Amino acid sequence: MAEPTFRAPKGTRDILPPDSGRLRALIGEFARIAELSGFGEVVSPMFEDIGVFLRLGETTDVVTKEMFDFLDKGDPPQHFALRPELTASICRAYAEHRPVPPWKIWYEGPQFRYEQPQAGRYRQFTQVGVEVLGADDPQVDIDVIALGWEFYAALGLRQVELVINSMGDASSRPAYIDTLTAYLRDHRDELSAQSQVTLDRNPLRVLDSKRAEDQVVIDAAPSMVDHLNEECGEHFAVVRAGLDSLGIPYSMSPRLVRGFDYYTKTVFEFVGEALGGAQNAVGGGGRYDGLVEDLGGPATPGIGFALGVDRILLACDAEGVFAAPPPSVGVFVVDVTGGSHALDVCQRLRAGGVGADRAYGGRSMKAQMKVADRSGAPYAAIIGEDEVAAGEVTLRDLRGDSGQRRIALDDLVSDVRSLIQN
RNA sequence: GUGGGCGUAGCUCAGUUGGUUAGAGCGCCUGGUUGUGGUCCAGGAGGUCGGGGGUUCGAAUCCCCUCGUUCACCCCA
Repeated sequence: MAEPTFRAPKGTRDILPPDSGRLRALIGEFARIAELSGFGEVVSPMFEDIGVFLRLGETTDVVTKEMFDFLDKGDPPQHFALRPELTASICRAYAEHRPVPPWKIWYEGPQFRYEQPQAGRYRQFTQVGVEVLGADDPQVDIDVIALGWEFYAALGLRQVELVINSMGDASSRPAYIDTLTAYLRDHRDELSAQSQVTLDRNPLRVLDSKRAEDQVVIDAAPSMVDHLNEECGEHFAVVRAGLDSLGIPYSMSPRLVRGFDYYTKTVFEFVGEALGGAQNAVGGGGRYDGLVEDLGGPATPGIGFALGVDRILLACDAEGVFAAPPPSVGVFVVDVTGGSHALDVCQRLRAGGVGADRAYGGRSMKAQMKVADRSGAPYAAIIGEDEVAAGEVTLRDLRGDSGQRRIALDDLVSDVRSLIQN
Protein backbone atom coordinates (compact mmCIF):
# COMPACT_ATOMS: atom_id res chain seq x y z
CA MET A 1 0.00 0.00 0.00
CA ALA A 2 1.05 3.57 -0.34
CA GLU A 3 2.74 4.16 3.00
CA PRO A 4 1.56 7.39 4.58
CA THR A 5 4.33 9.84 5.35
CA PHE A 6 3.44 9.85 9.01
CA ARG A 7 1.59 7.45 11.17
CA ALA A 8 0.58 7.28 14.82
CA PRO A 9 3.65 6.42 16.93
CA LYS A 10 4.25 2.80 17.83
CA GLY A 11 1.89 1.66 20.51
CA THR A 12 -0.47 4.60 20.04
CA ARG A 13 -3.57 4.85 17.92
CA ASP A 14 -6.24 7.20 16.72
CA ILE A 15 -9.62 6.53 18.21
CA LEU A 16 -12.22 7.51 15.63
CA PRO A 17 -16.00 7.66 15.70
CA PRO A 18 -17.91 5.67 16.75
CA ASP A 19 -15.26 4.21 19.09
CA SER A 20 -14.41 7.63 20.46
CA GLY A 21 -18.02 8.11 21.53
CA ARG A 22 -17.92 4.78 23.26
CA LEU A 23 -14.76 5.72 25.11
CA ARG A 24 -16.32 8.94 26.29
CA ALA A 25 -19.49 7.17 27.37
CA LEU A 26 -17.46 4.71 29.40
CA ILE A 27 -15.59 7.45 31.19
CA GLY A 28 -18.86 9.26 31.76
CA GLU A 29 -20.34 6.17 33.34
CA PHE A 30 -17.34 5.81 35.61
CA ALA A 31 -17.60 9.45 36.65
CA ARG A 32 -21.28 9.00 37.43
CA ILE A 33 -20.71 5.97 39.63
CA ALA A 34 -17.67 7.42 41.40
CA GLU A 35 -19.38 10.71 42.17
CA LEU A 36 -22.40 8.81 43.43
CA SER A 37 -20.02 7.47 46.09
CA GLY A 38 -18.64 10.84 47.04
CA PHE A 39 -15.51 10.92 44.91
CA GLY A 40 -14.39 14.16 43.27
CA GLU A 41 -12.27 14.39 40.14
CA VAL A 42 -8.61 15.36 40.15
CA VAL A 43 -7.02 16.47 36.91
CA SER A 44 -3.28 16.27 37.33
CA PRO A 45 -0.45 17.01 34.90
CA MET A 46 0.40 14.56 32.15
CA PHE A 47 4.04 14.70 33.24
CA GLU A 48 5.82 15.06 36.56
CA ASP A 49 9.32 15.41 37.93
CA ILE A 50 10.75 11.98 37.33
CA GLY A 51 11.42 11.68 41.05
CA VAL A 52 7.69 11.28 41.66
CA PHE A 53 7.74 8.00 39.77
CA LEU A 54 11.08 6.73 40.97
CA ARG A 55 9.38 6.16 44.33
CA LEU A 56 7.29 3.44 42.73
CA GLY A 57 10.11 1.02 43.33
CA GLU A 58 13.62 0.41 42.15
CA THR A 59 12.80 -3.06 40.94
CA THR A 60 9.66 -2.32 38.99
CA ASP A 61 9.96 -2.48 35.23
CA VAL A 62 7.79 0.57 34.88
CA VAL A 63 10.48 2.59 36.60
CA THR A 64 13.61 0.91 35.30
CA LYS A 65 12.86 0.57 31.62
CA GLU A 66 9.41 1.79 30.66
CA MET A 67 9.53 5.50 31.35
CA PHE A 68 9.09 8.13 28.64
CA ASP A 69 11.37 10.78 30.12
CA PHE A 70 12.89 14.02 28.87
CA LEU A 71 14.82 17.10 29.91
CA ASP A 72 13.19 20.50 29.61
CA LYS A 73 14.83 23.67 28.26
CA GLY A 74 15.65 25.14 31.65
CA ASP A 75 19.11 25.94 32.91
CA PRO A 76 19.83 23.65 34.53
CA PRO A 77 17.35 21.39 32.75
CA GLN A 78 14.76 19.57 34.81
CA HIS A 79 14.17 15.86 34.36
CA PHE A 80 10.53 15.00 33.69
CA ALA A 81 8.65 11.85 32.75
CA LEU A 82 5.26 11.25 31.16
CA ARG A 83 3.18 9.63 33.86
CA PRO A 84 3.30 5.82 33.69
CA GLU A 85 0.46 5.61 36.22
CA LEU A 86 -1.55 8.01 38.32
CA THR A 87 -1.36 6.87 41.92
CA ALA A 88 2.01 8.54 42.43
CA SER A 89 0.77 11.79 40.91
CA ILE A 90 -2.25 11.77 43.20
CA CYS A 91 -0.08 11.17 46.25
CA ARG A 92 2.19 14.00 45.16
CA ALA A 93 -0.86 16.24 44.87
CA TYR A 94 -2.01 15.18 48.32
CA ALA A 95 1.37 15.98 49.86
CA GLU A 96 1.36 19.30 48.03
CA HIS A 97 -2.16 20.51 48.87
CA ARG A 98 -2.84 18.72 52.16
CA PRO A 99 -6.60 18.29 51.68
CA VAL A 100 -8.70 17.19 54.64
CA PRO A 101 -8.67 13.41 54.88
CA PRO A 102 -10.20 11.14 53.91
CA TRP A 103 -9.59 12.46 50.43
CA LYS A 104 -11.70 10.54 47.93
CA ILE A 105 -10.84 11.27 44.34
CA TRP A 106 -11.29 9.76 40.91
CA TYR A 107 -9.40 10.37 37.70
CA GLU A 108 -9.23 9.41 34.07
CA GLY A 109 -6.73 9.97 31.36
CA PRO A 110 -3.86 8.69 29.27
CA GLN A 111 -0.72 7.19 30.72
CA PHE A 112 2.48 6.20 29.01
CA ARG A 113 4.81 3.26 29.21
CA TYR A 114 7.60 2.47 26.82
CA GLU A 115 7.01 -1.23 26.22
CA GLN A 116 6.39 -3.57 23.33
CA PRO A 117 2.77 -3.23 22.26
CA GLN A 118 0.61 -6.32 22.05
CA ALA A 119 -3.00 -7.32 22.47
CA GLY A 120 -4.52 -5.04 25.10
CA ARG A 121 -1.27 -3.22 25.75
CA TYR A 122 -0.36 0.16 24.35
CA ARG A 123 2.33 2.75 24.93
CA GLN A 124 -0.38 5.30 25.49
CA PHE A 125 -3.32 3.81 27.30
CA THR A 126 -6.24 5.16 29.26
CA GLN A 127 -7.17 4.34 32.79
CA VAL A 128 -9.94 5.39 35.11
CA GLY A 129 -9.35 5.05 38.81
CA VAL A 130 -10.03 6.15 42.35
CA GLU A 131 -7.85 6.76 45.38
CA VAL A 132 -8.76 7.27 49.03
CA LEU A 133 -6.05 8.93 51.08
CA GLY A 134 -5.98 9.28 54.81
CA ALA A 135 -8.03 6.32 55.99
CA ASP A 136 -6.73 2.95 57.05
CA ASP A 137 -10.15 1.51 57.92
CA PRO A 138 -10.65 -1.79 56.08
CA GLN A 139 -14.17 -0.58 55.32
CA VAL A 140 -12.54 1.70 52.76
CA ASP A 141 -10.94 -1.28 51.06
CA ILE A 142 -14.36 -2.88 50.75
CA ASP A 143 -15.97 0.29 49.42
CA VAL A 144 -13.27 0.75 46.82
CA ILE A 145 -13.37 -2.84 45.60
CA ALA A 146 -17.16 -2.73 45.48
CA LEU A 147 -17.03 0.44 43.40
CA GLY A 148 -14.92 -1.29 40.77
CA TRP A 149 -17.15 -4.31 40.82
CA GLU A 150 -20.23 -2.16 40.36
CA PHE A 151 -18.68 -0.32 37.44
CA TYR A 152 -18.05 -3.48 35.44
CA ALA A 153 -21.59 -4.61 36.14
CA ALA A 154 -22.95 -1.24 35.02
CA LEU A 155 -21.26 -1.68 31.66
CA GLY A 156 -22.94 -5.04 31.27
CA LEU A 157 -19.83 -7.14 31.77
CA ARG A 158 -20.55 -10.48 33.38
CA GLN A 159 -17.31 -12.39 32.97
CA VAL A 160 -15.18 -10.42 35.40
CA GLU A 161 -13.57 -12.20 38.31
CA LEU A 162 -12.16 -10.62 41.43
CA VAL A 163 -8.92 -11.95 42.87
CA ILE A 164 -7.57 -10.70 46.20
CA ASN A 165 -4.53 -11.16 48.39
CA SER A 166 -2.73 -9.41 51.22
CA MET A 167 0.83 -8.18 50.94
CA GLY A 168 1.33 -7.58 54.66
CA ASP A 169 3.08 -4.48 55.92
CA ALA A 170 6.55 -3.30 56.81
CA SER A 171 6.58 -5.38 59.97
CA SER A 172 5.38 -8.65 58.45
CA ARG A 173 6.57 -8.67 54.88
CA PRO A 174 10.37 -8.81 55.34
CA ALA A 175 10.14 -12.01 57.37
CA TYR A 176 7.89 -13.55 54.75
CA ILE A 177 10.21 -12.54 51.94
CA ASP A 178 13.06 -14.21 53.79
CA THR A 179 11.03 -17.39 54.09
CA LEU A 180 9.98 -17.24 50.46
CA THR A 181 13.50 -16.52 49.26
CA ALA A 182 14.88 -19.43 51.22
CA TYR A 183 12.26 -21.72 49.74
CA LEU A 184 12.84 -20.53 46.18
CA ARG A 185 16.61 -20.86 46.53
CA ASP A 186 16.16 -24.43 47.65
CA HIS A 187 14.27 -25.06 44.43
CA ARG A 188 16.32 -22.77 42.24
CA ASP A 189 17.26 -25.49 39.77
CA GLU A 190 13.63 -26.26 39.12
CA LEU A 191 12.84 -22.69 38.11
CA SER A 192 13.07 -21.24 34.62
CA ALA A 193 16.17 -19.26 33.80
CA GLN A 194 14.18 -16.04 33.78
CA SER A 195 12.65 -16.76 37.16
CA GLN A 196 16.10 -17.40 38.57
CA VAL A 197 17.08 -13.90 37.52
CA THR A 198 13.86 -12.55 38.99
CA LEU A 199 14.57 -14.37 42.22
CA ASP A 200 17.75 -12.37 42.74
CA ARG A 201 16.08 -9.11 41.92
CA ASN A 202 12.64 -9.39 43.53
CA PRO A 203 11.62 -12.79 44.94
CA LEU A 204 7.96 -11.83 45.27
CA ARG A 205 7.69 -11.35 41.54
CA VAL A 206 8.61 -14.98 40.93
CA LEU A 207 5.14 -15.87 42.18
CA ASP A 208 3.74 -13.99 39.22
CA SER A 209 5.51 -16.06 36.55
CA LYS A 210 3.32 -17.51 33.82
CA ARG A 211 5.98 -19.92 32.60
CA ALA A 212 4.81 -23.50 32.74
CA GLU A 213 8.03 -24.88 34.23
CA ASP A 214 7.70 -22.62 37.25
CA GLN A 215 4.23 -23.70 38.26
CA VAL A 216 5.09 -26.68 40.44
CA VAL A 217 7.49 -24.72 42.60
CA ILE A 218 5.14 -21.74 42.83
CA ASP A 219 2.15 -23.84 43.81
CA ALA A 220 4.03 -25.23 46.78
CA ALA A 221 5.56 -21.93 47.85
CA PRO A 222 4.78 -20.44 51.26
CA SER A 223 2.14 -17.75 51.00
CA MET A 224 2.00 -14.27 52.46
CA VAL A 225 -1.41 -14.72 54.03
CA ASP A 226 0.04 -17.41 56.27
CA HIS A 227 2.68 -14.98 57.50
CA LEU A 228 0.59 -11.90 58.25
CA ASN A 229 0.97 -10.29 61.65
CA GLU A 230 -2.10 -9.84 63.81
CA GLU A 231 -3.02 -6.40 62.54
CA CYS A 232 -2.71 -7.32 58.85
CA GLY A 233 -4.51 -10.60 59.39
CA GLU A 234 -7.39 -8.84 61.11
CA HIS A 235 -7.54 -6.19 58.37
CA PHE A 236 -7.70 -8.83 55.69
CA ALA A 237 -10.40 -10.76 57.54
CA VAL A 238 -12.59 -7.65 57.76
CA VAL A 239 -12.16 -7.00 54.05
CA ARG A 240 -13.19 -10.54 53.18
CA ALA A 241 -16.17 -10.44 55.51
CA GLY A 242 -17.27 -7.18 53.92
CA LEU A 243 -17.10 -8.59 50.42
CA ASP A 244 -19.04 -11.61 51.58
CA SER A 245 -21.76 -9.46 53.11
CA LEU A 246 -22.08 -7.47 49.88
CA GLY A 247 -22.37 -10.69 47.93
CA ILE A 248 -19.32 -9.94 45.81
CA PRO A 249 -17.67 -13.20 44.77
CA TYR A 250 -13.89 -13.38 44.86
CA SER A 251 -11.08 -15.85 44.99
CA MET A 252 -7.92 -15.56 47.04
CA SER A 253 -4.62 -16.01 45.29
CA PRO A 254 -1.29 -16.09 47.15
CA ARG A 255 0.31 -15.50 43.76
CA LEU A 256 -1.24 -12.09 43.23
CA VAL A 257 1.67 -9.74 43.98
CA ARG A 258 1.06 -6.81 41.60
CA GLY A 259 3.75 -4.86 39.85
CA PHE A 260 4.54 -1.96 42.10
CA ASP A 261 6.60 -2.15 45.26
CA TYR A 262 4.42 0.27 47.21
CA TYR A 263 1.54 -2.08 47.92
CA THR A 264 0.71 -3.10 51.48
CA LYS A 265 -2.06 -5.20 52.95
CA THR A 266 -4.98 -5.56 50.52
CA VAL A 267 -4.24 -6.05 46.83
CA PHE A 268 -6.75 -7.08 44.19
CA GLU A 269 -7.18 -7.59 40.50
CA PHE A 270 -10.19 -7.76 38.20
CA VAL A 271 -9.71 -10.38 35.50
CA GLY A 272 -11.68 -10.31 32.26
CA GLU A 273 -12.41 -13.96 31.54
CA ALA A 274 -13.74 -13.15 28.09
CA LEU A 275 -10.40 -11.76 26.95
CA GLY A 276 -8.43 -14.26 24.94
CA GLY A 277 -5.00 -12.66 25.07
CA ALA A 278 -2.37 -12.76 27.75
CA GLN A 279 -3.39 -9.32 29.01
CA ASN A 280 -6.60 -10.27 30.77
CA ALA A 281 -6.36 -8.03 33.84
CA VAL A 282 -8.95 -5.30 33.30
CA GLY A 283 -8.16 -3.56 36.54
CA GLY A 284 -6.19 -3.77 39.70
CA GLY A 285 -5.20 -1.94 42.80
CA GLY A 286 -4.45 -2.13 46.45
CA ARG A 287 -3.44 -0.38 49.62
CA TYR A 288 -0.26 1.68 49.78
CA ASP A 289 0.18 2.97 53.29
CA GLY A 290 3.69 4.34 52.86
CA LEU A 291 3.63 6.06 49.48
CA VAL A 292 2.63 9.59 50.49
CA GLU A 293 5.35 9.62 53.10
CA ASP A 294 7.86 8.44 50.50
CA LEU A 295 6.90 11.44 48.42
CA GLY A 296 7.65 13.84 51.23
CA GLY A 297 4.17 14.10 52.70
CA PRO A 298 2.82 13.17 56.11
CA ALA A 299 2.41 9.49 56.96
CA THR A 300 -0.85 8.75 55.19
CA PRO A 301 -2.58 5.47 54.46
CA GLY A 302 -4.02 5.09 50.98
CA ILE A 303 -5.86 2.68 48.74
CA GLY A 304 -7.08 2.80 45.19
CA PHE A 305 -7.42 1.07 41.87
CA ALA A 306 -6.86 1.72 38.21
CA LEU A 307 -9.01 0.16 35.54
CA GLY A 308 -7.67 -0.24 32.01
CA VAL A 309 -10.15 1.41 29.70
CA ASP A 310 -8.70 -0.07 26.52
CA ARG A 311 -8.90 -3.58 27.89
CA ILE A 312 -12.35 -3.02 29.33
CA LEU A 313 -13.57 -2.05 25.87
CA LEU A 314 -11.97 -5.19 24.44
CA ALA A 315 -13.79 -7.18 27.10
CA CYS A 316 -17.03 -5.41 26.17
CA ASP A 317 -16.44 -6.43 22.56
CA ALA A 318 -15.82 -10.01 23.61
CA GLU A 319 -19.01 -10.08 25.63
CA GLY A 320 -21.01 -8.07 23.11
CA VAL A 321 -22.01 -5.36 25.56
CA PHE A 322 -21.73 -1.57 25.87
CA ALA A 323 -22.22 -0.61 22.23
CA ALA A 324 -21.31 2.83 20.93
CA PRO A 325 -23.95 5.44 21.61
CA PRO A 326 -26.28 6.31 18.71
CA PRO A 327 -25.62 9.43 16.63
CA SER A 328 -27.03 12.60 18.07
CA VAL A 329 -28.25 14.05 14.79
CA GLY A 330 -32.04 14.03 14.83
CA VAL A 331 -32.67 15.63 11.45
CA PHE A 332 -30.64 15.61 8.29
CA VAL A 333 -31.50 18.58 6.14
CA VAL A 334 -31.65 18.01 2.39
CA ASP A 335 -31.69 21.22 0.41
CA VAL A 336 -31.88 21.05 -3.37
CA THR A 337 -32.31 24.78 -3.88
CA GLY A 338 -28.65 25.60 -3.54
CA GLY A 339 -27.94 25.04 0.10
CA SER A 340 -28.60 28.37 1.76
CA HIS A 341 -32.01 27.35 3.13
CA ALA A 342 -30.39 24.37 4.88
CA LEU A 343 -28.30 26.90 6.74
CA ASP A 344 -31.40 28.51 8.22
CA VAL A 345 -33.20 25.25 8.94
CA CYS A 346 -30.20 23.71 10.67
CA GLN A 347 -29.85 26.76 12.87
CA ARG A 348 -33.51 26.61 13.88
CA LEU A 349 -33.21 22.94 14.80
CA ARG A 350 -30.00 23.32 16.75
CA ALA A 351 -31.31 26.37 18.59
CA GLY A 352 -34.29 24.22 19.53
CA GLY A 353 -32.05 21.52 20.90
CA VAL A 354 -32.38 19.13 17.99
CA GLY A 355 -29.20 17.80 16.43
CA ALA A 356 -29.05 18.75 12.76
CA ASP A 357 -26.66 18.11 9.92
CA ARG A 358 -26.71 18.70 6.17
CA ALA A 359 -24.87 18.01 2.96
CA TYR A 360 -22.48 20.35 1.24
CA GLY A 361 -21.43 20.96 -2.30
CA GLY A 362 -24.83 21.28 -3.98
CA ARG A 363 -25.20 17.57 -4.60
CA SER A 364 -28.22 15.91 -6.15
CA MET A 365 -31.19 15.00 -4.05
CA LYS A 366 -30.43 11.34 -4.45
CA ALA A 367 -26.90 11.85 -3.23
CA GLN A 368 -28.05 13.96 -0.30
CA MET A 369 -30.64 11.38 0.70
CA LYS A 370 -27.91 8.79 0.70
CA VAL A 371 -25.84 10.87 3.06
CA ALA A 372 -28.93 11.43 5.20
CA ASP A 373 -29.42 7.70 5.46
CA ARG A 374 -25.80 7.11 6.38
CA SER A 375 -25.88 9.80 9.04
CA GLY A 376 -28.12 7.67 11.19
CA ALA A 377 -30.56 10.54 11.64
CA PRO A 378 -34.13 9.35 12.17
CA TYR A 379 -35.63 12.13 10.00
CA ALA A 380 -34.81 14.06 6.86
CA ALA A 381 -36.10 17.55 6.25
CA ILE A 382 -36.35 18.11 2.51
CA ILE A 383 -36.30 21.57 1.03
CA GLY A 384 -37.13 22.16 -2.64
CA GLU A 385 -38.55 25.10 -4.58
CA ASP A 386 -42.10 24.11 -3.64
CA GLU A 387 -41.37 24.06 0.07
CA VAL A 388 -39.56 27.37 -0.05
CA ALA A 389 -42.47 28.99 -1.86
CA ALA A 390 -44.91 27.64 0.72
CA GLY A 391 -42.77 28.30 3.77
CA GLU A 392 -42.75 24.60 4.50
CA VAL A 393 -40.42 21.61 4.62
CA THR A 394 -41.04 17.95 3.85
CA LEU A 395 -40.34 15.86 6.90
CA ARG A 396 -39.49 12.29 6.00
CA ASP A 397 -39.22 9.33 8.35
CA LEU A 398 -35.99 7.51 7.52
CA ARG A 399 -36.26 4.64 9.98
CA GLY A 400 -39.92 3.75 10.27
CA ASP A 401 -42.74 3.42 7.78
CA SER A 402 -44.63 6.64 8.45
CA GLY A 403 -43.60 8.13 5.12
CA GLN A 404 -43.36 11.88 4.73
CA ARG A 405 -45.52 14.97 5.04
CA ARG A 406 -45.29 18.68 4.46
CA ILE A 407 -45.22 20.84 7.55
CA ALA A 408 -44.88 24.56 8.15
CA LEU A 409 -41.30 25.61 8.69
CA ASP A 410 -42.33 27.28 11.92
CA ASP A 411 -43.66 23.98 13.25
CA LEU A 412 -40.59 21.95 12.36
CA VAL A 413 -38.74 22.20 15.65
CA SER A 414 -41.70 21.45 17.89
CA ASP A 415 -42.95 18.63 15.64
CA VAL A 416 -39.56 16.97 15.51
CA ARG A 417 -39.10 17.34 19.24
CA SER A 418 -42.33 15.58 19.98
CA LEU A 419 -41.51 12.84 17.45
CA ILE A 420 -38.09 12.19 18.95
CA GLN A 421 -39.54 12.16 22.46
CA ASN A 422 -41.78 9.22 21.62
C1' G B 1 15.24 -6.21 25.29
C1' U B 2 14.03 -11.58 23.16
C1' G B 3 11.26 -14.92 19.79
C1' G B 4 7.27 -16.30 15.99
C1' G B 5 3.34 -14.70 12.19
C1' C B 6 2.06 -11.07 8.62
C1' G B 7 2.74 -6.72 5.09
C1' U B 8 -1.40 -6.55 -2.61
C1' A B 9 -6.88 -0.61 -3.72
C1' G B 10 -10.17 3.30 2.12
C1' C B 11 -11.53 -1.95 4.52
C1' U B 12 -11.40 -7.61 4.23
C1' C B 13 -8.71 -10.50 1.08
C1' A B 14 -7.68 -13.61 -4.05
C1' G B 15 -3.44 -13.76 -6.98
C1' U B 16 -2.34 -20.75 -9.66
C1' U B 17 5.10 -24.33 -10.39
C1' G B 18 7.94 -16.29 -11.24
C1' G B 19 5.26 -14.75 -17.66
C1' U B 20 1.34 -9.87 -21.52
C1' U B 21 -1.90 -3.21 -19.40
C1' A B 22 -2.56 -6.69 -10.90
C1' G B 23 -8.22 -8.83 -9.40
C1' A B 24 -12.90 -9.68 -6.16
C1' G B 25 -16.30 -8.27 -2.33
C1' C B 26 -17.54 -4.17 0.69
C1' G B 27 -17.13 1.13 0.79
C1' C B 28 -16.94 5.68 -2.24
C1' C B 29 -18.55 8.67 -6.79
C1' U B 30 -21.96 9.16 -11.18
C1' G B 31 -26.14 7.47 -13.73
C1' G B 32 -31.00 4.25 -14.23
C1' U B 33 -36.35 10.92 -17.59
C1' U B 34 -40.52 14.74 -13.90
C1' G B 35 -37.64 16.56 -6.54
C1' U B 36 -36.31 11.06 -2.48
C1' G B 37 -32.22 7.13 1.03
C1' G B 38 -32.11 1.99 2.86
C1' U B 39 -33.09 -3.34 -2.30
C1' C B 40 -31.63 -3.91 -7.54
C1' C B 41 -28.88 -2.69 -12.33
C1' A B 42 -24.93 -0.10 -15.20
C1' G B 43 -20.65 2.68 -15.32
C1' G B 44 -16.37 5.13 -12.73
C1' A B 45 -12.43 6.75 -9.51
C1' G B 46 -8.72 4.49 -6.48
C1' G B 47 -2.75 0.42 -6.00
C1' U B 48 5.03 2.80 -7.93
C1' C B 49 1.91 -5.10 -4.88
C1' G B 50 5.63 -1.51 2.80
C1' G B 51 10.83 0.31 1.31
C1' G B 52 15.88 -0.83 -0.63
C1' G B 53 19.13 -4.25 -2.95
C1' G B 54 19.88 -8.97 -5.52
C1' U B 55 18.77 -13.47 -8.82
C1' U B 56 16.29 -13.73 -13.79
C1' C B 57 14.93 -12.55 -20.60
C1' G B 58 10.96 -11.44 -17.02
C1' A B 59 9.21 -10.95 -9.71
C1' A B 60 3.39 -9.23 -6.08
C1' U B 61 5.45 -14.33 -6.58
C1' C B 62 12.56 -16.55 -5.09
C1' C B 63 17.01 -14.55 -1.77
C1' C B 64 19.14 -10.67 1.59
C1' C B 65 18.52 -6.20 4.39
C1' U B 66 15.26 -2.69 6.44
C1' C B 67 10.76 -0.54 8.24
C1' G B 68 5.93 -1.33 9.89
C1' U B 69 2.39 -4.41 12.10
C1' U B 70 0.74 -8.42 15.06
C1' C B 71 1.13 -12.35 18.79
C1' A B 72 3.97 -14.17 22.85
C1' C B 73 7.91 -13.80 26.87
C1' C B 74 9.39 -10.04 30.62
C1' C B 75 5.99 -6.76 33.08
C1' C B 76 1.55 -4.48 33.54
C1' A B 77 -4.26 -1.83 32.91
